Amino acid sequence: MLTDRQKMILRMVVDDYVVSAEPIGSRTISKHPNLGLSAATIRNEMADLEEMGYLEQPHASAGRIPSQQGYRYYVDNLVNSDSKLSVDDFTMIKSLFTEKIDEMERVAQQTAVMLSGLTQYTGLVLGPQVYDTVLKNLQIIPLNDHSAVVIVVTSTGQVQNRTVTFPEGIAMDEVERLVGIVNHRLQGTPMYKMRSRMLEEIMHEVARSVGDYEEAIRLLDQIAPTIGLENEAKVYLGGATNMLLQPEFQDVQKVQPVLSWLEHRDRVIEALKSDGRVVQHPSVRIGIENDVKTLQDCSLITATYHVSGVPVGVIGVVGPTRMEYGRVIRLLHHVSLGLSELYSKFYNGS
Amino acid sequence: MLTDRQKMILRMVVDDYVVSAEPIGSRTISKHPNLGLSAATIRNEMADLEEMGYLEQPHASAGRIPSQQGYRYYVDNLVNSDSKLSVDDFTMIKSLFTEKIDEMERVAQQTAVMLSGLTQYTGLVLGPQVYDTVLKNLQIIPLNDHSAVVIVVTSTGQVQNRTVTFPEGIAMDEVERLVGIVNHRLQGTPMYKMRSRMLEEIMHEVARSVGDYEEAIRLLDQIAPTIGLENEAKVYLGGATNMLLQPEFQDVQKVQPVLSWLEHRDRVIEALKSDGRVVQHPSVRIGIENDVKTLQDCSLITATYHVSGVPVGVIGVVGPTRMEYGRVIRLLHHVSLGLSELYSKFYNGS
DNA sequence: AATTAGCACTCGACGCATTTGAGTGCTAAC
DNA sequence: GTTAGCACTCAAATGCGTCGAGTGCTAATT
Repeated sequence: MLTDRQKMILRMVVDDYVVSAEPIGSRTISKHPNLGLSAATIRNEMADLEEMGYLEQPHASAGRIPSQQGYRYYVDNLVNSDSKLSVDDFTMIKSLFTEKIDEMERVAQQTAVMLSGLTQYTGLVLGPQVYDTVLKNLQIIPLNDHSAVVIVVTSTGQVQNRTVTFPEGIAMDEVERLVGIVNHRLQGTPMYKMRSRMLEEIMHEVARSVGDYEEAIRLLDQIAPTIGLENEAKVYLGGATNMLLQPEFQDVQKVQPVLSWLEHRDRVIEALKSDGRVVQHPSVRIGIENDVKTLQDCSLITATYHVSGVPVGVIGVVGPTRMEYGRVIRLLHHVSLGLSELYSKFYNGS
Repeated sequence: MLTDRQKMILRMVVDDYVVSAEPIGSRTISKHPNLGLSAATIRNEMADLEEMGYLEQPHASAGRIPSQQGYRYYVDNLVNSDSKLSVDDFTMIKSLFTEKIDEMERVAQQTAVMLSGLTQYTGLVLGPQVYDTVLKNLQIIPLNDHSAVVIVVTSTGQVQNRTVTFPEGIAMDEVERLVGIVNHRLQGTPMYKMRSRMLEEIMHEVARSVGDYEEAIRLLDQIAPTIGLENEAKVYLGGATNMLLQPEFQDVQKVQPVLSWLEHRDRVIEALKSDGRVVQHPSVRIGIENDVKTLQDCSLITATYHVSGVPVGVIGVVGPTRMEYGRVIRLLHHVSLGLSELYSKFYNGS
């Protein structure tokens, strides 16, 4: 357990270090106005904090920097996450959400960009991915004799499409009849059940019209991914190159793996998805707390947003472990609320 | 005009420098087997080449590196662009185009990744954007009382969608009737004419059903962008972080602007679109030849691909001016042919 | 006239020693 | 418990000599 004075010193070290990116010496702390202590006293306290693992020294005669454990303590005990946003931050966020954007995809992209702009770190937005969506409409629009576009509309207004080529010897009007059947019988079916429902309910119809089970299955297999749970959430990045502005990433060898990691959307998605496991909200993963080895010098802060109380997506910020935790946490909190509201309004009909 | 010997020396300097990234000395060149000249002779020739502006010296007692003018001469006169691809390159390209990919969007992305993988530079793919597409089908799927999804399918199988909110007091069945009219009267209309055709042919119908011109226009305005030429081409990047592997970009201050430029899709699109102005094919823009100041230490090589002889998109590679021009040009040439074939097959019905 | 050997010269890169100064730990006094 | 004082440490900056790749020029060679 830390004394109040130690907490205060730790907080000061973190706060100072976050802006300066240079080791903090005892003199710097002692000069702080609301702390009437000499450098020597601070030195003693700092030595204790180091012994306990909250601070560390880059080398023997340097100032102290927070250890990852130090950041963790700071985040858990010294950040008051429900304090107010700065006025600038607030108006900035507000302006995004009041601006009328009718393409929902752009909202996500814009949010990522805004997060990066506000923080000078990299902004991430995952989703939205609504799990309990049901089939609203299936369309198959023939393009020519061999191919057609399959379009699936869900109850949430998500549209997915894919171009398929038909098996030989299937007549267009048969396909149309089939689409009619699907729409008739499966409208309202939850998307995650589609595959099996299609198989059991439709299969014999397909077989009858195509006259060949194997061909029917091939056709179904082509349509299925469009329909099925392949509505993998997309991830949107903003300000990936902000990483290059951070002092700790001035070495190309250091940034390269991080930027390269960000380039592979699937890995980013995975990292964001694992947000659910964490208790706090927003969730903060500092350095090695990330499963991803590449991010051991980074922190990833994430928050989920919801539609009607159900989590549908994640927003987040990646930056160096030396991060403005307090501010970023508050930002993510408010942005996630804004996004939740926006999407809820949208999905439930404005 | 350069003598044959000078050409040969220039070629050697470029070829060597491209792989080593270190200034090339006279001794290095004189050691070349099929050139029986002493270092001293080479020195004289190099001094001449420098005087003419094809070579330059980083500092007085260093070897020579090609100037941008040198690269230009190399590209214009010393590259035989129709020589063969290496076997590895060929099989690599082949494998992408034989692999069956039914999502057309993924083809573009995969191509960008492949280009970056083959070259260690950054791969770019723009498009495809087919201008003479005609309307195949318009669908409006209602989601709830106030909003619906507008879906437009073009003859090329491109699908665009957008969520719209309806003006107050418009009945769903009226909308449906309207969609019927659009499909009936405007199917086959070129997309770029849609806006005006809709206005002139449909307007009175809309007005009749909605009973109010102003509301009708608002509705139309919401639908129009989905339908109209807003099918702006998308750009796909691959291997942006490859820039960080290049020796000339080991300095973060140097790469940052370039990567940042790549992050803004609109600027990249613009740069790729201006490909059309250039005569050669593939087009090569070296350093300051780029309109974009940010790219003054980079070269951008682009090639167009076609559907039925009409250019529909651009592929390209960005890297440092020290680039394997010959190989990249050949690669782009072949990849653009492959893409053209693939898309032509697709759009014209396989 | 073209080529080449020879040589003095240039200049960045590298290694090494020196200096500097911010910051520490410890001890003794308050 | 706090603080002043002081010796100590160590990275970073600075200066200096060496090294060597590479040049330009001149004179000899073909």
